[in-house]
Amino acid sequence: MLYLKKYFTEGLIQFTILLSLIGVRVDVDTYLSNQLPPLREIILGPSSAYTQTQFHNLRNTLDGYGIHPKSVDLDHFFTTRRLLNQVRQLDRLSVPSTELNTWLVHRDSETVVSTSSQSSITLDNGAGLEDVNNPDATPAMRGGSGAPESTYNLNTADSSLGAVAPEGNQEQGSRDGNDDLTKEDIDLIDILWRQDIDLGAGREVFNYSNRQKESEEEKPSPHENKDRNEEQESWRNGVNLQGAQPVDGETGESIPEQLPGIGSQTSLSLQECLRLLEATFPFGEESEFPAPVVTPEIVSNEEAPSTSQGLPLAPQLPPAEPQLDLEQQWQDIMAIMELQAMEVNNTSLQSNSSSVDGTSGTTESNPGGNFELSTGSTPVNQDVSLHQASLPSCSQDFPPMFNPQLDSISITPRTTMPRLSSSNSSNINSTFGATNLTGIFLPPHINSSSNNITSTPILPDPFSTLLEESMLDEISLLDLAMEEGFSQAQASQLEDELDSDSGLSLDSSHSPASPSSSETSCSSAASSSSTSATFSEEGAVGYSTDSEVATAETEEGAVGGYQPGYSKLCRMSYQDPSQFHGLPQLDGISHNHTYNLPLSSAFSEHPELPISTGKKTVRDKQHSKLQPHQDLLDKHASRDERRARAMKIPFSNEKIINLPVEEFNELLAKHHLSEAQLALIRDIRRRGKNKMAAQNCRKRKLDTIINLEQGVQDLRRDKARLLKEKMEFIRSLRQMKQKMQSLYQEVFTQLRDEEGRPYPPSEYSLQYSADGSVLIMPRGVTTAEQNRKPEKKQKDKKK
DNA sequence: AGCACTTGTCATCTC
DNA sequence: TGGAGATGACAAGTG
Repeated sequence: MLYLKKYFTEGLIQFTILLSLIGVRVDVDTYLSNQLPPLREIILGPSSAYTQTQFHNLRNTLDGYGIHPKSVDLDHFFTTRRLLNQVRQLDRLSVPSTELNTWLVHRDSETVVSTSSQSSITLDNGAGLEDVNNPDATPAMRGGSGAPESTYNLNTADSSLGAVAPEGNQEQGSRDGNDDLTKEDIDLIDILWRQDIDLGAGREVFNYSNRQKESEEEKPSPHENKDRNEEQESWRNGVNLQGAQPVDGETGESIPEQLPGIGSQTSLSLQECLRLLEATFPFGEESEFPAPVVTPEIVSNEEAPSTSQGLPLAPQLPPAEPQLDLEQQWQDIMAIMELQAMEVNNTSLQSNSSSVDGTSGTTESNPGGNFELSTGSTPVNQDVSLHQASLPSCSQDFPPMFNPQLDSISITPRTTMPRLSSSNSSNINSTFGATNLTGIFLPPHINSSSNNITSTPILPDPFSTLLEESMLDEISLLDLAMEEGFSQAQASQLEDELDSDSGLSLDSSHSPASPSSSETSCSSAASSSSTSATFSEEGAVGYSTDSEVATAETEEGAVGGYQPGYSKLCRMSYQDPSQFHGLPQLDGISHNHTYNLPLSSAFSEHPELPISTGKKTVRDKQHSKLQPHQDLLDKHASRDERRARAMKIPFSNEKIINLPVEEFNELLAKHHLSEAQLALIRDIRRRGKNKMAAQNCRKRKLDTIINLEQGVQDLRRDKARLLKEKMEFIRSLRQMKQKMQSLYQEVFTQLRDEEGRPYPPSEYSLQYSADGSVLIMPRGVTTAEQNRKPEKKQKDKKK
């Protein structure tokens, strides 16, 4: 089922992409949203899948037993589940995976184009990707707000910026919407915005004048490309990490910039944001398909209106490079599908590594084509945006969004950078490095705390805090386990299990004896037939005549005798089920009064076994104690047997001991016995009964101990299982947080103001409201303000 | 010979 | 009250 689901989902997405490439608009979203519940379920999973219960069930299944913890299929199972979860995660963010995928397609096409026409750009992008790992870049990323400023400065001052993808956005935007504006107009708008800001409204318009200037200057030329590359380099170095805030010409204050379309307080879903971005982006001929639908044509768009909010991808597309070769794309898709198929068997890590993020893994696996998301190596692919990376992934691909690093606790800051650089090769990278997801997960105030972040890989404090908590929880759990009786080995085993997902339950060492096994087997062997009835008969037979002493002894021995040599394994096994009904004390323990009853068959088989035929008085007993040598002579005869033999007791000790009182009395009445004989018989009976009682008692004790041990082990096992489940939950939560962060950054990266500039993460953050809408807000803006202005901003956006 | 363990036995208690 | 069972304690047997 999982396979089916996976392939269906991936296939659907890919099919959508194909259709879009052909020029057919396919809006999967609508299908997902309502019309086709089954389809939605297939892709997003049943509603119940959103609940933790699913996970529990899964765990139960794993633990239990649907899939063996060490099953080879386990990895695949988890991988599949992870991918599905990722898809669902997208849904939760209101960012349809399909849209993201579509963007990917654009990227690819762009990549292809870039290869041919604008090699310089691709190189830059590639460099950007490489920078991800560049230690030098890190400091820059972590740089304070200063970085953003530099970024903006570059944008404004350097006309070449237009060549860069983001620049392209600006360029397009300016042409579309701002071409008409004079500098005065823009200044006027700025002033108005400032006023708006003073009133508490977020500012959405920024330095139009500068932007316009840039847009005019921007023209994709090799030379410009060069400049862009240089700029990008500077970004990577952290110069551009944060967009500089526009400075108020009058006061000199920095003015918060906002996306024109997406006001700082605009309320809109991420999906809407993406749509707006795309919609506002006139893609020339392709503009016919403004929606998030797959729009391969975007590639052909050379110029985007200045108003565009930054479809990051579109701007990057080289104008001259119109459309990708459909055949080529088809091949790419096929290659991706192959990869997906392969990925089924891959570990999650592998799948993640295949992501576009700039890791080389995908490239290698996807020789197929330009489609490859990642690739820092090939110039063509270097420009791939996160979206692109994710596209293939719906199947395999979320991984791009959820980098390989997702699994690692530390994650991300780095991840962020690579994505940013790779995605837009533009300001985006620098701008969003340090976006924090906290807005989504955490209250606004938390977000405000992380304003300083630039493009650095550093996780938002709250987020990292949560992660740390998770780690601490795990550690504490292990400690707890150690404290509460887990041996070091067990703890390590637990840890290993957690790491490996093997789901092996801790099987504590087995209790010394498994009562059920040995006992039951023995007890079953010991049938009730061995009880008094049987041997009373034998006894009767054996002692039919007093004269046959020898025979009688043998018989008696066989009948009644306790057999010292009797296997200890089963010595406690003579349980007559009928005899133990219910001892209240312990369910598992029943009284077995036949504890020492020999099997009649056993006796017959071992006639040589000791018999107590001798008749002895109590005095004899005393005497026998004084003379152990005599006992040694009759090794196998018990003292009472010897005494009975010595006293010429006419019946077996077994009879004496095991006959019911009434029968015993009748037996005594039948025979004319001396007082000594009667006394001995009574002593024999007493001791025999006491002996069996003692044996039963000891058995019960042993059983009790065993049961207690078993209970302890069961409890420990349960505890270990629960701990393991908890750790799984923690891990899952951590992964979800990481994914969320990735999505947040991705979305934030996509956002552009009217001039196509990215929002500096240090100044803006996305707030996730209860109604599902996403607001981009200047940091520090109160929640109340958020609620006030979203609609307005949204309107602006949707223009 | 000493030790650990098992088994038998006694005394005592409870039912 | 006595029988039977349960159990602690002790001793003997055994390896």
